[in-house]
Amino acid sequence: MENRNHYEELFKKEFNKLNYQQKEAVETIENPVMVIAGPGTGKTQVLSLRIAQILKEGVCDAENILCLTYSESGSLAMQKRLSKILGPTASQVSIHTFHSFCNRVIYENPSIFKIRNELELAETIDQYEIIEVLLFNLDESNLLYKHDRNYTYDLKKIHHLFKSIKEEYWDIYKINESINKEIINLKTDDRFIYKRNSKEYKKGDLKQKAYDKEVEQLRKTQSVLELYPAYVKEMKQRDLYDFNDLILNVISEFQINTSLKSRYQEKFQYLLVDEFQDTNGSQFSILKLLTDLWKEESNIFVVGDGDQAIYRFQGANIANLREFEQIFKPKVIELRENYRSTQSILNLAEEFIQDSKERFTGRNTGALHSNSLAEDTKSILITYDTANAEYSDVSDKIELLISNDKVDPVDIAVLFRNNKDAELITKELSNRNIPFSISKELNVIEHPLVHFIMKILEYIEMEYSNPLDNEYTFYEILHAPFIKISALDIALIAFARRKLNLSDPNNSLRKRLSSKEFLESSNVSDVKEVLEVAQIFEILIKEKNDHTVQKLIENIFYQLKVIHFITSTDNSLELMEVINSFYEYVKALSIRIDNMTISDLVQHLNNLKNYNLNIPFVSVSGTKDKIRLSTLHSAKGLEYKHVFIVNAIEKGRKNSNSFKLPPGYSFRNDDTEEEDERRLYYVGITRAKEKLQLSYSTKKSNGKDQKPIDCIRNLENSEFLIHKQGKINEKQTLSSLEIKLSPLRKKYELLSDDKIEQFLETFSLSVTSLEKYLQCPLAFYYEKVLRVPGARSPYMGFGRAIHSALEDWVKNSDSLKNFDSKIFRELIESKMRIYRSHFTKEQFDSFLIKGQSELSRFIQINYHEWGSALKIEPEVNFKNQFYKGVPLSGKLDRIDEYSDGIVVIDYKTGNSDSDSLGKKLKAANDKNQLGGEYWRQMVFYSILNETSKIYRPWKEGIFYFVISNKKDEFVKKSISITEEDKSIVKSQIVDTYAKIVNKEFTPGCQKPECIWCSYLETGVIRIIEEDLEEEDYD
DNA sequence: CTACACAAAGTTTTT
DNA sequence: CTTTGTGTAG
Repeated sequence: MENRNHYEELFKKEFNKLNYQQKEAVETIENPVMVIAGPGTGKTQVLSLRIAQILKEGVCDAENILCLTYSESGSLAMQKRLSKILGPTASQVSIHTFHSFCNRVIYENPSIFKIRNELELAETIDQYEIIEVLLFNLDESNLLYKHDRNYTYDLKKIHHLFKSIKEEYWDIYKINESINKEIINLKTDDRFIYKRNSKEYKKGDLKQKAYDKEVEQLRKTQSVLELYPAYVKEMKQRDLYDFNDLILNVISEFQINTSLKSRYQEKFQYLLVDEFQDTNGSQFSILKLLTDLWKEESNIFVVGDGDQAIYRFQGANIANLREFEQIFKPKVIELRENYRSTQSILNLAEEFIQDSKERFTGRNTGALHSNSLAEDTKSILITYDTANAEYSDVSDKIELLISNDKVDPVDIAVLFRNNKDAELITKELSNRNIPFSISKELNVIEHPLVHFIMKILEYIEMEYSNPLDNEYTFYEILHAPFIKISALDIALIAFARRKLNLSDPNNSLRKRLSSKEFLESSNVSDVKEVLEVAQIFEILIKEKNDHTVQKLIENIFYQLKVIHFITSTDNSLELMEVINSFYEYVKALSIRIDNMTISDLVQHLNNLKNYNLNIPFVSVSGTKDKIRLSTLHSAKGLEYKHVFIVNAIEKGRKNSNSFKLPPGYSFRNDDTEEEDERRLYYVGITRAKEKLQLSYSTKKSNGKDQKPIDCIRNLENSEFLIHKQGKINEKQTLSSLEIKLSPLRKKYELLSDDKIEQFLETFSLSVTSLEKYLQCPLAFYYEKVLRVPGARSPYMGFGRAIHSALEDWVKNSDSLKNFDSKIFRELIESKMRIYRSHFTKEQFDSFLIKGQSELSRFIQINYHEWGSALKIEPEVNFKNQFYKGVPLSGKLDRIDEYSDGIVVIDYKTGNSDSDSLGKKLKAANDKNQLGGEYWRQMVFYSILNETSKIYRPWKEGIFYFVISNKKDEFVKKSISITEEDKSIVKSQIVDTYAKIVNKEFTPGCQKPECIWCSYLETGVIRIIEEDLEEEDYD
């Protein structure tokens, strides 16, 4: 009883604090009510007090009240607030998200919803995997078919389309029909009709090319739609459901099963809905179904604010607010008293939103009225040159707030549009030792520590099934920060191996690392450490099958002293959280996958990576004493004294991630982006209680200009915003350089001069080494000087097999007289078998088919022409050539001799459709002083021919693309070479060789995509494919 | 107006 | 890799 009185007192006290409109909302418990609640107007308080009021009046019990929220966090916040006011009774009130409510309905009625087995929530990765299998099984004639089986890009688009089909309740057969109609309609569409005469065409003619392209796009969509039924079937087969299924299933059951619906209608007599503006169509349908018994007399209470509708992209619609008004004729109450922000902030927010065309604000407009007692200062907009300057300056300001103004870090938030913006800020904050908490999904899978653990797992698995054949992975692993072999020792090992026959298993990295003699003769400084590491890996591989995956990971942690390493670093807490996130993810996964093996895990993790999905970062240290980093979206509902909104720039508005749909169908939020953006920043601004700073930078990282978001540009003359120009001082530039040095990076040291001189003794410049050095000197150092093992790719295996097959075929003198397709096909197959390890099974099959059919056609088209050559010589090796003292070498695919000179032929096995082809073939000019790489290759060959004088003079250089392009042509490019071309490349040769002799390898090219340059920055090494051409080292 | 070459971009979030 | 926007020449 005492307790009860306590809560009654509490209610009275809280109720008395409310303003007139709030009280009205709390007290109106019968019939539909719609509360328009702007930001900071106390809606959660109103919702909870209203529930208390319903119970106080005794019209029903706590279990007859259903409170629906949009998000889990909203539901949690609601629960907390309610317990405060109601005490234990609060737990009897049903507080659900729409999804958990539907889940409850399904599980309360297993027989009705025909739940066979325990259903499991489909993660995005499950859906991707299902779609990928469907794509793998495609017929060669399907428009979506790709012979390299790389469907990464299509996967996303297909997933997006399938999701929309469910969200929008689309009928795939109807879409299909619309496409058929559209294809006919397009023939008379203005867009595809010539509007005037020209040489080639007449006014009124069909633009065939453009039309065909459009039709192909629509047909592709049809091919995707064809996969949909199989997708749905496979989801059922695996007992998987997705979030849309939850709601859709309940809707369709409520529609046909009146008695089921009635049971819930009777149970829940009082409905309350929070964040109503964020409900989507199907969620609203649930509400309509639950209330269709009483309609305008329903006790339904919704709280929403059209200006804060930011989930449009996933189906939420402001129209729901209007429709609610029409259907339920509710009493509308507007809350316009704001208890959070200063008036300046509210005025600014209003300026942001006032130009919105589509607003639902109820009767009143204008800024909310502030009740804040805080000092009212104007908000600031700062423009910086670069994002680095911006984040650095914002971090400085935060540091000052905490140290000088003694602001509690939890009162500070940095808000941004995209999660990836967070990464740069976290680096700046880490540098200043400012602790932060982040909303979620810092990409743990890309974190260096996780990367290395994944690589180790992958290596153990591969080495177990395919021993001594996974060099490059092992080489990468040695660079892990927790492995105490110095970077110099690794380089010495690589250098000592470069002259060995690497295809001999006895020379494999794994074997050599266990050999004391080898290590000592390589001048390795810490032989003992290397032997120890090698020994640990031997045991891990040997015992692979003796442990569960979890135990194996623990063993890796323990044996390689990962935890010990982490605790020795400055940011050990963050690193522990990263490792813990990974470990927790694996644990959860092992529950989902029965008897999970390492190969299951490795495959799963690689899929995550390939699909660009994340392992969520789980923080265990809480948010205490930390500033908050959050996306604008997830900042909703929260408030901070100091808010920094950064990187407020206009986004590139490309959506290449959707298939073309016929008229009448469109992906959500296609045409309302500007409005959505406005509301999003409105939400951001209204998070601030006292001080707000907006900022953006005018230049992208690549130096190109960028503009701020639209609504900022409209605020040029706002009286509520002070414009400032951010300056870069020297300290800031310095710190933006510092962030590039990760603590996880091993100390970097170049090989000693005598080693490099040793390298130069046998080095001769080939076109690939020249190219490599010009691309990136650091890459040259690693790939050519150290010769680190390269990764394999199917493209490389295919290229080598094809080159080798063509060589053999040309060698046979009968070949050119008579083309025997059967023998040729067999030749290709036998060559591909040699490079078997470059392919997965599926890849091997489709590359083989592709290679056989394309090459046969290629040869049939060309071999007559080749017949007129006096002599054809494949695989010509130029050795011991010199130009101005530079040793040159080269391996040419083929030289055809004619009476008037030689034709040098180079086969290309890659795609000739590529955009960059033209650039690669282009000679050097003022704009591009280097010139294209294919151009340089041919010029280099002509220089070799000139210095060697073995063959007749140069006549022509030809690139043959042996795979047909989209237009089904085999592209053939002839390069004409001038004396000027030769002199340019000659000077490139001399310059480059001089730089190599001078040991100029650092700093590399500094391009962000360069693996070696980024290795120096981050300590993570990710080896990609080897060069196509293998060089001689004898 | 049309064709072609070239560069840029690939969300945001929740369940 | 694919789509889309921009720039340029005809």
